[in-house]
Amino acid sequence: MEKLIKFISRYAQLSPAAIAGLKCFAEEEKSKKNVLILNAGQVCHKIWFLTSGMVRKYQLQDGKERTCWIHFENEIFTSLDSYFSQTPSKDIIEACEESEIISISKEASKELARFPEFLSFTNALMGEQFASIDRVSKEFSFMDAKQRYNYLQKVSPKLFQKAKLGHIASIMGITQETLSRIRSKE
Amino acid sequence: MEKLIKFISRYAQLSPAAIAGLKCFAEEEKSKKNVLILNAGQVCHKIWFLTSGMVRKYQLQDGKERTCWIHFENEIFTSLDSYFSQTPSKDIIEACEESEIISISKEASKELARFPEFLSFTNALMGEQFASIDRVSKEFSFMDAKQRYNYLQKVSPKLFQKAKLGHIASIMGITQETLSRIRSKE
DNA sequence: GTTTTCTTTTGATGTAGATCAAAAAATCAT
DNA sequence: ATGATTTTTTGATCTACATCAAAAGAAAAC
Repeated sequence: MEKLIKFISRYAQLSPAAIAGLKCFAEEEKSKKNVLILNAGQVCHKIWFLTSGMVRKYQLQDGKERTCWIHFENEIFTSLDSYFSQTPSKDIIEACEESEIISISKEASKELARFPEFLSFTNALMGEQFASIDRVSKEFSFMDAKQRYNYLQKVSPKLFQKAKLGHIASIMGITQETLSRIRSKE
Repeated sequence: MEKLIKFISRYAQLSPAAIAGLKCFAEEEKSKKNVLILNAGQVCHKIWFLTSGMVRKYQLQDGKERTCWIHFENEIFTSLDSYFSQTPSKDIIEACEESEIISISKEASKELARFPEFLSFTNALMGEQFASIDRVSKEFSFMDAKQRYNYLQKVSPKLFQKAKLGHIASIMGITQETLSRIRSKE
C-alpha cells in the first residue's frame, strides 16, 4: 500500500483523510503465476496497481495471442476500453509470475472522488496516459521493426530482461522469428 | 454555440449558470481553407469543437505528411499529446475548407470546472475517448489494408465523400497507390 | 475553352516481414 | 543427470504493400 501512496503522491499531495480513505477502499490481492486477473468477456470494474511481479495484457485474435503490453512493479493497469465503456473486455490480463496487486473498483473510485486530491490525481493520471498513448502509438506506427526494437529497449528495458521473445515480438507487431533475426544481427 | 451545448448535453445536463459560463469562456472563430489552427512546435492550449467544416490533423515525418485523422462537424478535436503534456506539438491541425470552430482554452476549462456538470462532462468525454482510442487502435493493428478500408467506410462515411484519396490512405497507413488499387477491385 | 495544376490510376519492380518447417538451445520434471 | 517440454534460432519460400515512373482524369486559372 505504501508503494501506491508514493505513486499517487507524485501526482497530488494526499491528505491524511484521503490516505485513510484509500486504505479503506483499495484491496490488496496476490495472484499466482499464469492466473487470469481479467478474462475476455468480463466487464472490467477495476483499476489495478502492480506492487510487485509482472502482468501481461493480451487479446485472442483468430486463436492467436496478441500481447498488448507487459507491466512491471509500480505501474497502473486496466482494460481501458472495458473499464471506461463498461462493455465486455477483449483484453485478457494475466499474472506472468507471482504478483502482488492492489485493486480499486469503480465504486471505490467514486467514493474516493470526494477527496479533491484524489480527483486531481486521477485527472493528472488520465491526462498523462492520454498524452502517452497518443504519442507512442503515432511514433510506433512510423517505425520499422528495427526501430521499434531500439525504442522499446529504451522505454522498457525490463521487458527484455524478463519477458519471453514471443511476447515482445507481439508487442512490436511482428513475429517471433523476425525478432530473433533482428537480435542476431546486432 | 447551440451545437456545442447540444453536444455537451449528450454527456451531462447543463444548468443555466453553466451555459452562461460556457458562453462567456468559449470563443467562436472562423478559419479559412488551408489555414493552420495549430502548427508543429506550438504548445496546444485549447480544445476545439467543430461547428461546421472539415479539419485535418497530420504530422510531418521525413518531409512527408502523415494524416492522423480528419474531423467533421459536431466533433471535438485537439492535439492530445501536446494539450495534456503541454509540450510542443508534433501535430499540425488545418482547416481543409472554410470552417467554424469554438475554442475552449485550458484556463477556461479550469474556470468551467467550478460547475460540477462541466466536470462530469469532461470526465465522461475523456473516458469515452480513452475507450475509443484503445479499442480502435488495437482493432486497426490486426487488420490488413482491405479490412481497414471496410472499417473506415463504416465508422466515417463522410471521409470517403469529402477527403482526398491520399489523406484517407495515410490514415489507413498505406500509400495512395495501394488504396487506389483496393478501390478499383471492388 | 485552353492551359496549368492537382489528383487519381495503372504498370513494373523491389522489399520487409510473414509463414511453414525443422533444428538447436534452454528450462523443467522426475 | 536424463528425458520431456518449452522457447529460440535458422533456413527456404511467399506475399502484401512500397516505391518509382508515367499516363489519365479532374479541377482551377486565365
